[in-house]
Formats: sequence, C-alpha cells, structure tokens
Amino acid sequence: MVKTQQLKIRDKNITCRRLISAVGSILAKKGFKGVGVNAVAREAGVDKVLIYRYFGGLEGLIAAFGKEGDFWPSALELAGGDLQKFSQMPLEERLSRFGSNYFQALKKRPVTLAVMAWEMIEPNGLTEELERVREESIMEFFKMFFTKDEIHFDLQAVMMLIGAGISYLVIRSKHIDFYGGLELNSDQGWERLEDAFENIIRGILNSR
Amino acid sequence: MVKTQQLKIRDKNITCRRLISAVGSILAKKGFKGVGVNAVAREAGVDKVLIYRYFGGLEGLIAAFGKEGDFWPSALELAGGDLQKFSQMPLEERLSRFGSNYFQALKKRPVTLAVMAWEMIEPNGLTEELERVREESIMEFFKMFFTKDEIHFDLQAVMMLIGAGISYLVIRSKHIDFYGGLELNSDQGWERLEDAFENIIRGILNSR
DNA sequence: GACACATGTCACTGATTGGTGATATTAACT
DNA sequence: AGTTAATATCACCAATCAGTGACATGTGTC
Repeated sequence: MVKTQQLKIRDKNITCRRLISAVGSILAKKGFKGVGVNAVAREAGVDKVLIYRYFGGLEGLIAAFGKEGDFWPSALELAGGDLQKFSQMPLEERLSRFGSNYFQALKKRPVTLAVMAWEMIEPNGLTEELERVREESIMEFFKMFFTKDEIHFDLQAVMMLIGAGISYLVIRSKHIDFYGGLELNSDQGWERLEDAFENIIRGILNSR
Repeated sequence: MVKTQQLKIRDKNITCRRLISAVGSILAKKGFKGVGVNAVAREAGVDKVLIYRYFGGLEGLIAAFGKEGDFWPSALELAGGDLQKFSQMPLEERLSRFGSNYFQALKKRPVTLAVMAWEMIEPNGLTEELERVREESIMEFFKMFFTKDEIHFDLQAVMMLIGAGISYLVIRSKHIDFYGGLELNSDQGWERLEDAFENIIRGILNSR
C-alpha cells in the first residue's frame, strides 16, 4: 500500500493564514457566536491544537485577525477618494459627504458589522483592535479636515452622536425592517435618513 | 426517619414566576449569553424540565418574560411625568426634554440594555416583544405630542437617528470609556452629548 | 379511602465545547 | 544516512449543553 495523499503541506505560515481567514468566514457566516476553537479549526481544515500552539489560544487568533483585516474605512475612503478635492469643499458639504461615505463604508463591510455587534456584548482582542483603529482614524480625519476656527460649537460631539446613530441603524438593519417607523431595508428609508442628516448639518451651521 | 423538608410548594404559578424572573436576573448578571435552559433552571431553583412543560421551551419562557417586564419607558415617562405640562411646552423644549428623558430611561434599565444588545445579534421572542412595544410606544408618543402642522421637515427621521445614537452610546458605555474622543462614563461626556443634542434641535428648528 | 391528575425530581442521552498529552510525519541540517 | 526539531494528527478529558422518559410526591375529587 502506498500513501496516496501528500496534500497537506507543512507550512506554518499557510496554516496561520488559513486559521485567520477562517475567523473571517465564520464571522461573516454565523456571527460571533459561531467563533469557537472547534468551529474555526474545522472551517480552516486544520487541527484545533494549532490554534493554541501558534496563537496561544482563541483570543490570540482573534487578535491576529484584527490586525490583518481592512474592516475600517481609511481617511481616504471617508473623504470620498480624493483628499485634495474633499478639503476644498465648503464645510457643510464636507460634513454631509462624510456622513454618506461613512454609511456606505459600513454597508459594504459585513464583517465589520458583525464585529461592531460583538463589541456590544463583550470586549476581546478583535473588538479592542477595531476600537483602536477607529478611534485613531476618526480623530485623524477630524483633525485633518475640520479646523477649530471655522466652528463655533462642539462639532465632535454632534458628529459622534449622529455617527453612532448611523452605526446603530445599519447594524440593526441586518435583523429588522422597521425602526421607529423608518424602513431600514429600503432605499426610501435611507433617503429619509440622509435627508435628516443633511437637515441637521445645515441647521446647526446656520443657526447663528 | 421523618421528612423534615416540606418547603417546596407545588404551585404552577409560583414556579412560572420564578422561572420568568430568573431570566431577568441572569440577563442582568451575565447578559444574554448566560440565558440557557440549565442556567435559568438553576437560578430559579427549579428543574429545567418545567421550562419545557410550562413554556414549551426556552423560547416560550423568554417570550413570557418579554410580556411581563417594564423594560421600556412609557409615554408618561418619556414626557417627564406630567403629560399636561409637557404638552404645553414649546416645541423646542419638548424635543430636548424627550431626548434627555429617553437617555435617563435607558440608563436606569440595565436589563433593557442587555436586551437591546441581544437584538443586535439574533431575534427571539424577547427582542421581538421589545421591538413591538417600542415601536408602538414611540409612534404613540410622537402622534400625541408633535402635530404635523408645526413641523416643516421630517422630524421623525431626525429623532430616530438621534435616538439610535443615544441608544448606541448608552449600550457601548457598558464596555468602553471612549468613543470618538467622548468620555462615555463621565458626566462631562454626557453633558457634551446633551449639548450637542440641544444644538441640533435648536439648529434644525431655526434653520428657516 | 381510592383514584386521577397536576406538579416536581431524577437520571440519563447524545452532541458539543475548550483544552491537553502522546504520537506520527515531514523538513532541515550534519 | 542519521539526528533533531518543526509541524501536524489523533485520541482523549471533563464540563456543559438541550432535551426526554421514568418515576415520585403532592392535591383534589368522587
């Protein structure tokens, strides 16, 4: 009898990558409840003991995943792809573009949404990493594009409140269709929200 | 030998109530991840088989819990305790009172916060019930206090967006201290948010 | 008292979980 | 070729989970 199967290559790097990307697929497919040692190993087609060997446990693996992925929009993306052009827009337009870009960025990142939902429940290596990146990128973005002297109120608080609202509604739209009379899964509902957002911006900038 | 223990009263109602309130305690203590047949039965000091007998399973028990609790503020509470007085306030004040009351109402309901976090992950009998009550109560509140003719924009969308933001931040404040540069667990941070909220309201009402 | 029924306890199953120690296979180096 | 270390597999553990059937105990009725 001859050994016919020689498929498994013994390569730590490849194995690690498989494990890491398995975290991503499971997160996308089943949400964070599916992320366990057994499930991840099964998905990666690898023995679970390797999670302990290479990452010191599930936490380590999750943290490693956190450092790999692009699950937070860059300043460039939030600015709409052209920093130069963006910085020359009038304040009002910059703000409402930001809101709309943020919304789009979230919608196209299902894994990020899963992680954001996870954040609501329990901190872990992944959520901490996401928080760190987000905090950094948001602060940088604001410093870059909104100088204090053109603003006469607490812009940061306003934008964070609204950003939080957008986040909440996008996350919720995964499971429900209505929120306070708004249709979360129709274009019409989101248009109402975008209009609301623009109204808020316009109002607060013109109010004095 | 004599049977000394005669403590257990055989009363379906009491048992049911124990089970239902056990759901609440576990939810408060461990969050929704702790809510399982075994854990709930243990907490209630009752055999788990009774969950199946009396409620047809965990889902049924959870739904029953949903119908019992006061985990959503009434219109009265959102109005600040006095419907009469509230209805006579100027629009701007009504709106900002509402925001502040909503915020307070959430903060004092840890179980509601746990359920709201749960809603982000998976629908179940409890979250559905909460959604139903919320939808109803919010719509009623708006119909009661905000007549269409005094408003020239989509008030509902604006308030829902901001309400969502408040919800998100209150939930997150359970696990993190900073969000976009805001301190979520200090009075100072929440004052900034309340100010932001008031600014938004004032701005949008005066913008034309 | 005898019976039926409601209520509650117990003991078990089979599946799944996180975690570990011993062993097999392969690659690298001498 | 022979030795060593890295890499991966396997077999198992104890704990926990949801769910069920058999049994015990109490309550109410005739």
